Amino acid sequence: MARERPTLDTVAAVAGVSRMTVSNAYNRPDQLSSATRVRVLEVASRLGYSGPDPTAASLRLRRTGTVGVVLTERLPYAFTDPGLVTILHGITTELSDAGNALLLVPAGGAGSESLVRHAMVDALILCSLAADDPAVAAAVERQVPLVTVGKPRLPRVPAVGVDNATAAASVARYLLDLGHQRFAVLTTVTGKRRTSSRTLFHERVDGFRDTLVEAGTAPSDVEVLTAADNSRPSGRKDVIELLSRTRTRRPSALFAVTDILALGVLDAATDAGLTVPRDLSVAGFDDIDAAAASRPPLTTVAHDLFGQGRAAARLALRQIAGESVRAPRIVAELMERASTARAPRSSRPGGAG
Amino acid sequence: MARERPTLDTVAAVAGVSRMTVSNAYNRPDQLSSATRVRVLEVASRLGYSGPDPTAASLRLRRTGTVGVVLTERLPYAFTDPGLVTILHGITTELSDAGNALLLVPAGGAGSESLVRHAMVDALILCSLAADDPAVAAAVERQVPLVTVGKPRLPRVPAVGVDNATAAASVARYLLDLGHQRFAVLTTVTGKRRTSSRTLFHERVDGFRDTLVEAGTAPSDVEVLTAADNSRPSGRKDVIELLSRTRTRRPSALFAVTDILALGVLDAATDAGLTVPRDLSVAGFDDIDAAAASRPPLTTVAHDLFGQGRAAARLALRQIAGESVRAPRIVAELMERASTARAPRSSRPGGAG
DNA sequence: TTGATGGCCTGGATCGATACAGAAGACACG
DNA sequence: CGTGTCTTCTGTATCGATCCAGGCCATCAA
Repeated sequence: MARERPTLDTVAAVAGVSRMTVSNAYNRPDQLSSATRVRVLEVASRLGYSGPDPTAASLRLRRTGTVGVVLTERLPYAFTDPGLVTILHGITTELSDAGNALLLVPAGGAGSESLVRHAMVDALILCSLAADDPAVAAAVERQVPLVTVGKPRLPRVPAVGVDNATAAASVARYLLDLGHQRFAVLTTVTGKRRTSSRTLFHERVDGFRDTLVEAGTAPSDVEVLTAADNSRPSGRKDVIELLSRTRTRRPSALFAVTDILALGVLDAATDAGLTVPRDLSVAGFDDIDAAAASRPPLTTVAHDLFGQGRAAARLALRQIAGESVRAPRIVAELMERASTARAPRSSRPGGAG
Repeated sequence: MARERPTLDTVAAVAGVSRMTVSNAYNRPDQLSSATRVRVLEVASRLGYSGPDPTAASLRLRRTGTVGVVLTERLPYAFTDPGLVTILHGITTELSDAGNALLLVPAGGAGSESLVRHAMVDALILCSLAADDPAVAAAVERQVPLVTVGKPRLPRVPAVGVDNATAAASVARYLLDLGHQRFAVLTTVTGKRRTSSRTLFHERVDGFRDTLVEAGTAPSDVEVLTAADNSRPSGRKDVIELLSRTRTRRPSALFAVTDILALGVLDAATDAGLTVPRDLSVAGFDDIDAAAASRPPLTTVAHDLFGQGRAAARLALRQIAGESVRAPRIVAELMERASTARAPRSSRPGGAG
């Protein structure tokens, strides 16, 4: 004799009070006598009533207490990127402090668009999405408060992120100052489906290359390599050929668009019997935790991913609260570590330093 | 002249059809003529209607398409633990394939209990929670399908996880076989609030120690160290004293209850000028990515965290679908790498191997 | 005794959608 | 021409809560 799920009404009827009184017993203890409250809760537990239904409450209240995060590509890949994990960490910290929960919404998958449309959220944070990702359009149509992190830039939507081109340019200038003359850039394809849209990786590559070329480097002295994906093994595999060349035929400095790739390069250098930075200077981007711990510690661009996550979440919460917001400036800083050094003399004209 | 938010009704009235037809235009295109559908959608977009409200739909349908994950302590810490991130990765992969979203629910914080109670989810996955965490009670009371990962074990709730004691015992036997006689175990406090409850870390420590003692090791030859938290710097800091002793006065093998801590020990060994494994054998637990990449590569216990995440999610989805489930057996496997070696002869009686 | 105050509780309206049964019209068939 | 089937669309009931205006009763000052 399985009775059906109890509701506020069921409990109210049995306890001999109104539905509203039961609701108050849970949500506003000060609105009823404690005697009544105790009795109501006792009846509720006897009936197996587990408290007001969150979905129904949300419908009535018109808020969910949840912020959605839409992530690049299929959601699973998010967790293989320590940079994204750090951003999530920041978002979570801020939301958690405000008593909000975090809904992870996959983008780029089969029903990604529909998931964005059906997500029960008060706001959406778009993380590193291609401008033409259908999930972006779906998010905009939802008419909920939006924030973007990294990409894309949307009109009237606050964006959190560094100026990738400028930051990459600073890496280029730094390597030039160290006397390097031949360079490689290691990037990665940015998604299986569309490569047309310009991503932050493109900005990094271009910012780096343009600066070098403007400073007089021959375009042919800036080799661009593309790894299969943004992972350490891919980074390792993709530079094997480069590192197997004789010293005079290979670049003396390499810039990888992510630390993950840069770490793969360090692995490859070890494999090839090269010493970093003596034989090759390596610089990365993001300053993930592993960058400072690698051997040698990785020179990279730090841009406070955690802080960007926090900022994005704060912008979302402010918009939910109806406040007007303005995106904060995020500062990128070159972290000079031991994976970069002056270029070997032989490759510099003039010899004397 | 801001007209209020349009609803199905608004659109229906303007388009001259019934509310249900508008709903069908979005959710069941085969239920109406395409001419009507086009007209309805056109009116909707003109009115700025952004599609059916997900919360209202969920209430009516009685399902949210969302699975909640309740994490140890304050949610933010979850992202500092690569093991947990890997589990999340697995959960996400499975959910994403099934078109479900993932709601992260913080436990252990101020309103954690209330967040669990208010989460709009079809099922909850409890990850490594203390049995007496109020979030656990709240989850049980919710009467939604539950799955636990690691801890706690609850009656009638499928649990995914390894047998920590047995796995730790295998580490102990392995080190005994290598001829070690003096040991250290590095563990960590498991939460700021309650230390009374028995966690998986306790199981690992006890499984390790009990095996050694049963094999004839004197209890005084198994030192237990407790790090401030589960982080690499803490692991490093906490063994400084140990490693600064003379060879005859320090253990020759150390077992850390997590890889993170073990990596910290490797750092400390480097600081102290010791060579691993010549001067000290180090073993960890979890087999996180960084374990294979460390110098030297870390001997550890692999237990397919990704797979456990997937399994947990699958169990949740099956329960939502009304199927009966049984928890799978998870196999833990000792990964022998280069951070462990035979004990130095001087510390073994009898000399000959 | 009267009117004001405040604590406790009630009932109807509402949030925005979907399910389901069935009506209306078009068309084919015997 | 009646009947049956198919497609397309409608209307009512329902999901489970919360808001809001107001009712009842006891206490208290005048």
